[in-house]
Amino acid sequence: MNNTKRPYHHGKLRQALVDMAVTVAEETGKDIISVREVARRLGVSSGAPFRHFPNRESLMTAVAEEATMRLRLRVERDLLAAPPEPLARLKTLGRSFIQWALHNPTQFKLVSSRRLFEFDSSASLPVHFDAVRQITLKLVTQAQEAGELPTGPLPEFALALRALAYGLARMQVDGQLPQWQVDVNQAEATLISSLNLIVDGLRPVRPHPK
Amino acid sequence: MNNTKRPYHHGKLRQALVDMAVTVAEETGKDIISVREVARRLGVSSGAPFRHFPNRESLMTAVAEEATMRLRLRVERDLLAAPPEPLARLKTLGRSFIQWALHNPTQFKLVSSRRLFEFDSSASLPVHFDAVRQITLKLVTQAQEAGELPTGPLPEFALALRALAYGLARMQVDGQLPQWQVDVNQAEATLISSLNLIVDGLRPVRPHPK
DNA sequence: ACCTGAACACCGTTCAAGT
DNA sequence: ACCTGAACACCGTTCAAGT
Repeated sequence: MNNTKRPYHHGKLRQALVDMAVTVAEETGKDIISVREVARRLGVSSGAPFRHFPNRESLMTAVAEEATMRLRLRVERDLLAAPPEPLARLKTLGRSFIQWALHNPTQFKLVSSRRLFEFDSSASLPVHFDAVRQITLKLVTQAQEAGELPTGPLPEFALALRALAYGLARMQVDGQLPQWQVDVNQAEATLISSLNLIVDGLRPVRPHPK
Repeated sequence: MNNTKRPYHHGKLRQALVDMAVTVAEETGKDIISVREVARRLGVSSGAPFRHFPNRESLMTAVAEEATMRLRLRVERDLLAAPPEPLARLKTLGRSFIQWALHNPTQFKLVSSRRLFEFDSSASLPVHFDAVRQITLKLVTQAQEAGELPTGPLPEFALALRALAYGLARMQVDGQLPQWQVDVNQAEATLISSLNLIVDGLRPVRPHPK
């Protein structure tokens, strides 16, 4: 409850801008936020944000960096509690990805569509993105070696499984699921069971030894 | 070559607006177009478009309607030339979907993200969308009955396969494939082989009779 | 019937001036 | 060092006036 008059210097404006941008985005459901509105809500002038970010794109880059890092942390944390079998871990990965997307829909749209920032301009974005990708590659390889998945070229297989999780999550955040007759209250469960249906349907030509 | 002075009445402004909106969108790669720029390019005043569309959203709805219809026609046309086996037809469907997306990336982003129009406000959008969905449902059912796919609840299975094609296409149009080490010149082939890898890896528990 | 163009309330961004 | 606030060049949208 700070009801003293706002000081001339905000003090932590940079981080406050990033946080408020996330708040506004998730509130409105639009990944394209107005810099002026963010400034207004923080009680600073319309020019203040440009002391910390050269333009809106660079503010959105900062938002995307934090969001991508949180997704990575979520995935890594969930894997700590996952069973040891590679295929089960792969399903955990997919579930974490989908759950994060559904609980942070606007941030998910922002980071995945990449419309509002330059992915390669960031030092951390590619790092966090690749961390999740490397986990995917490793688990697919292990599942193939364990005979839990068909053989097949690693990059394409991992890409396809990621695309499956990505596509399911995006259909929800894009609002397509009602047209697929998915009950809006069971979207998350339906998406995860759809994912598992595919992963469990993938079988090596020779059943792996029990 | 009409170099006479532009008449006061454009004559076919409505359709010209829709066509120019598509042109501007695919040229700039941004699905959010400026109504003023569309008007400018057509040599009409900034207010003219609002004689034909109450707002930008309704112009984008018209663009999305045409794009969705073209996708539907593309899919239906390709299936006419496809082999009779349900699974082969399902792969054809996925290939058509991906190819259309990659050749019309901005229209694909527009219709799939649904950010710029109200899907349910259109009479034709749901019709064309559902036509493609019904084809998917039919082919999955037939493939399951033919023993070419594992059994499993129809809606989730069809949803997952659509999500797979959607996710692959979107990863490309969102610019994510470079991070998956996909050669930009072979993106289409890589996506289609990724799709087929999954579809061919799906096997019923008991191999279907030859 | 259809289009013009000024007007309004917004943006993102710049920059001299303030603290 | 950091913030203000007027200014500029844009938007989407409205509407009286023109053809």
